Amino acid sequence: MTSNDKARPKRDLEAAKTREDILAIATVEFSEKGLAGARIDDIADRTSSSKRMIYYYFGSKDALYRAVLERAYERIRKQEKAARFEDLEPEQALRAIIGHTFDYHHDHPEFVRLVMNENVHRGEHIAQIESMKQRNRVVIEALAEILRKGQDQGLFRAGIDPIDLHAMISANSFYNVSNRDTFLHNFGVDFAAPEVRARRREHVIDCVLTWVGKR
Amino acid sequence: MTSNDKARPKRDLEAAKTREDILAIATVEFSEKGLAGARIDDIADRTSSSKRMIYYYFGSKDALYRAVLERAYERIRKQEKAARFEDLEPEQALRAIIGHTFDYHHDHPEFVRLVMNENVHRGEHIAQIESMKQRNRVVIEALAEILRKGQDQGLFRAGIDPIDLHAMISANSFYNVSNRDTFLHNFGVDFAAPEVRARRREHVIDCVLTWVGKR
Amino acid sequence: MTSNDKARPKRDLEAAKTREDILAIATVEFSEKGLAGARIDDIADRTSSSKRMIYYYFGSKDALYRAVLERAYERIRKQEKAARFEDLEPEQALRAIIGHTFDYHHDHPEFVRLVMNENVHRGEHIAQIESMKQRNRVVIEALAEILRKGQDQGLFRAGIDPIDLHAMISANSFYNVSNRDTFLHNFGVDFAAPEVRARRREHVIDCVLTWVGKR
Amino acid sequence: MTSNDKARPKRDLEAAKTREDILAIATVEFSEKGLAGARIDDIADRTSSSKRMIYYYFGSKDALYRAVLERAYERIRKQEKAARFEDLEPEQALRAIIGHTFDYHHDHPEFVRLVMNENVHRGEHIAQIESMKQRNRVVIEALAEILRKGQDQGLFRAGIDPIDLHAMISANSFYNVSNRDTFLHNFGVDFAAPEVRARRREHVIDCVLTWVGKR
DNA sequence: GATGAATGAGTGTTCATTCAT
DNA sequence: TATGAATGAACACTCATTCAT
Repeated sequence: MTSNDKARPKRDLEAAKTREDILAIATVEFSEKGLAGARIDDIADRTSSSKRMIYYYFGSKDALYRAVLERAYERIRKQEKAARFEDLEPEQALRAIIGHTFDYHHDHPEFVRLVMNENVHRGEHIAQIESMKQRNRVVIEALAEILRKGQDQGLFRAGIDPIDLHAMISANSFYNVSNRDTFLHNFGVDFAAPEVRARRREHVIDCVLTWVGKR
Repeated sequence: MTSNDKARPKRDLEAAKTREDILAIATVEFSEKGLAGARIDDIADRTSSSKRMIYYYFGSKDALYRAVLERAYERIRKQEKAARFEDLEPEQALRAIIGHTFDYHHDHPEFVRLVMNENVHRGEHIAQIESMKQRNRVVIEALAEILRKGQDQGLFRAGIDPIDLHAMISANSFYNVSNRDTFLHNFGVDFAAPEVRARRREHVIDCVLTWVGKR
Repeated sequence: MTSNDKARPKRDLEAAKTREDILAIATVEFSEKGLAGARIDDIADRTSSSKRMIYYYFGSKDALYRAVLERAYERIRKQEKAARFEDLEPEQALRAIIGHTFDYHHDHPEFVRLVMNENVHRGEHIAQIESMKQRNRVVIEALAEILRKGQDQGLFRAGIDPIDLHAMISANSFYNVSNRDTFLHNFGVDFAAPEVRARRREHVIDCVLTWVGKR
Repeated sequence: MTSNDKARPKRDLEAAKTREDILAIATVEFSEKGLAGARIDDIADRTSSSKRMIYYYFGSKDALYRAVLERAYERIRKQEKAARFEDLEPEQALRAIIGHTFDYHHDHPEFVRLVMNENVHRGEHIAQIESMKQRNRVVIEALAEILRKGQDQGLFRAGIDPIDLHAMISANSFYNVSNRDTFLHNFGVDFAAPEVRARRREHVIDCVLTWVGKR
């Protein structure tokens, strides 16, 4: 009867926008400073809304952090879904997956940094996020499928565990972002520099493929 | 000559012990909680001396953290020096270096976690530590020497940059410790479990050697 | 229009009261103990609000001190404005100004003490307060006007700089408050005692007027 | 018999030198920063001896401050004694005393600043110094003698209290040093600038003499 | 749904002073 | 006499969180 009836959906939309705004800014803060180093006040200041809203929507600093973490993982899953590796030939598929993983890490340092921070905190917050499990299964199953095909075609050697393969790919993708600053300082090489990045990308694809291949 | 001359060293020794005690405990705290998350009070409480002594010896939280970081890098250098890889044949030497690097990371998670934290802080503290430069040069030179020998003997392929090789080894050693908790949660595999660790160790050595080898 | 519109001013008023309460108490503390000697905790305890609020409104000890200093100068300016010396005949005006200055210092020892402290700190905080400049100009212009009139009427001698005159008046007003304690101890005379104060007041007016007068 | 017998006086001398060294540096610190603002560590660092020696010789920060204060007053007394104003004719004597007082303050800002600080602390430390009383009596008696002579000669008017006269002289000498920084900031005039200082000196002598004189 | 004011427990740091040698 | 190490109480300042409106 009142104007509220029409306003409600608009309000919900605004609410979603407010939430998203907070999440985006909090992602930057948490990935830059870590959970302990980030400041609720700073997040609120950068937000178009207020500190009170953060508590209204998320309840606490830790809960906000968890929401940020969950959103970051959701995004990576979306991207993985979009790329249809299964349709490719085994070697091309594997090559594509490695390249994609490598690139995703490079393009989303905030994700890498959130995961780093999560490990600093012994994974206590990731453990509270349910949505993760399915995503992980999907990733491993895709690798398993490719490995099976490749082995059937006599391209890959037998006995490779898909989780081991994922570890291999992930390790070599993660490090370039996670250890960028110390590596730069220690060896004067910047993983983010285009030519370094391109070379490292090749090396990683090359290395993993060789390892998977028949000898 | 006077009694002071004998007494002094004893004092110095105790002082050094106090310093070392603080450093050891601070190492645990900082590697567990990060720079922002660690509490000077907590460190002081676990110490046999007091909070005041921390400031007496180190001046500030940041300076203490830097001392901890420096000490951690010093330790890794000492271990590297102790193992004489240069005397081995190229392939054995490389195999040994990879294995040693892999093991060192596993056995010194506090080192890995400190480096992680350092990257969270964009390497701003490591940049202030002078002693690091020489160590890094030594590491790279050792790899270069091995590569040269191996190439001369026709075992390794040409055109491998020692820094690239180090990145390869380091990435695969670091990840198992740095991402242990998230990997465990995501895939149910614990890199610290003896059998997982042993398998992963083999994979890494195998992978890097294959990559370096002639095809 | 909504209830908020009426409520807001009430909140603002309370906030202004909190601010003013803090300033009043801080004025006492700083003037009693100086900047270095004053304790934020002590100020907070005497306040009806808390230590946290001091930082909420003022940001730091130094900033609070500056706010106190500014308020003290603002008050003296208001009083000077209230008294309309310009309407009096030159001699009466000068007599009134000297008397007023003398009295103001006596009645506001906290102002004198703040200025003392500011000189201990080489005027570094007063230098940061903009509002002071105008006030000082007004004071000097008033004296200049009186001097001009007095000289025109053949009452005052020529060649008197208004700033010099102000120094003369100020010095003789300031000392009785600033050096009250040491003078009392050294000579057993208390400038704050009514009869001493009255005699000193006469002396100062007499001295300055004689000095300004034609000989 | 031992070398101690000869060494003792040498030691005492060194001890006196150490004491004096500490006092000189503490004078600077206390007059620059005030009692609360001065740091024992800073004094010790600037000293050629150590912090322990400060406590050995003076016992506490407050006691050191008192020693500094006492030494400062002792010095002014010595200077006053050296100048023999009594031998001059009344007007010349008074003129000399005013000039000397004015100059002494200018040349010994550390003395002025210590007295300022003492007033900040309500004169609680000066009250504990015995040696002061005699000095003050001497000052007042000298003025009384000059006033008497001048009145006898019909130069000065009757009924002037020597303590009032001292207040007049002191106020006008003290202010130029004590309020130098705020006056400079407020009016852009630096009392320490040679020409300003010279003019102010004349004004003060002139003003006091006029006030004392017969009308 | 939204805002500025308010809070208590903590957080890094400093101080004058004393102890062991 | 002399020195570096040690101390506890205090100190300025910050943080996540909640309340009144």
